[in-house]
Amino acid sequence: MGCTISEAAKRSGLTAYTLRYYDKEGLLPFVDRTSAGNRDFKESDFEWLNLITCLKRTGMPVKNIREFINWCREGDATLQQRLMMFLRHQKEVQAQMAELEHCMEKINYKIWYYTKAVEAGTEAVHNKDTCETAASSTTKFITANVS
Amino acid sequence: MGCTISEAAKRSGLTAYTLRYYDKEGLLPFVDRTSAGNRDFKESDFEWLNLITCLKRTGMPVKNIREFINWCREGDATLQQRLMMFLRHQKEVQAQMAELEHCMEKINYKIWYYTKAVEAGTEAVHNKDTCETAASSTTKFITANVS
DNA sequence: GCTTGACTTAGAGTCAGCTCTAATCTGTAT
DNA sequence: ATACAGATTAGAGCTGACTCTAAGTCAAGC
Repeated sequence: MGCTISEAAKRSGLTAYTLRYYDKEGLLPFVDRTSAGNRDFKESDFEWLNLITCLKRTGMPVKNIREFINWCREGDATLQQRLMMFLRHQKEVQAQMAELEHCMEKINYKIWYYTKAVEAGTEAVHNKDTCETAASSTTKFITANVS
Repeated sequence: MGCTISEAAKRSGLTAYTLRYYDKEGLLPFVDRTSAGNRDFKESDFEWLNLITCLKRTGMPVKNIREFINWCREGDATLQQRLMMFLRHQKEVQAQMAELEHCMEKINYKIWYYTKAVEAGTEAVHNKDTCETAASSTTKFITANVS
């Protein structure tokens, strides 16, 4: 009816090793078994995997995801905890996004900086004086980003 | 003149252990030493640290950062490589940002979902039928995000 | 002169998250 | 019947990035 672990791996983009590891860690308690004892991934399992992958990629550790999965199985008594978990995680992801944007600015500056330097054939093009170091070009870069 | 490793740790937000580790890994070849052999962080070192931290936080592995630092010390012959490195990294960070935004949508949906469920006192508020599972609520969630 | 505190190094330990190995089992094709 | 492909498990191994320990050095204050 469902599919095997290697098919599930292909479809989810994870490896079969990783799926077994997640299962061992208690992240996939909903995955059924065939009479032979093989895992049998059904459609809804991929939706769980989707959510797990989303939480993982935003930096949630396996043990926190397990906690959430367990809450889901405990029913309505844990609704509040689950909501709070997502609110906490939302803040963390917002912070990550702000951090990425901040770093992106520096990267963009560096691209400008090195584009100019490559054009000129020398990093010295960025110096007021004739002889500054790479360190002081970084100074200017950071100063530029502050303003 | 400059400052000690523990002062540098405080100022950079890293630990002294981490600074020594970075140095051992070749990320801080520009940091001077006092006559006693102690590291002596000067102003420009913090700008390097700033850049290293930015690259680290956007997922660049230590060995790639070391490669970049080495290129910087080799002078103008490596300008092209440095530019290409930043262009590659820019793409990676853009992908990360897109990924974060995608995951954020799911998290936002979940917050809506659990807010409603907490209000109602039961997850069943999200079911058309009287008795669906948590898995099928995830189905609806993903479907909602596709549209 | 000696203690104290902060520094140094080499190298061991920790942790998360896989990744792989070895031994075994099972269903299908010849 | 037998081989084979692909599944299973327990548990070992790996990688990256720290994190800590142990043993030793050095400068300043009593």
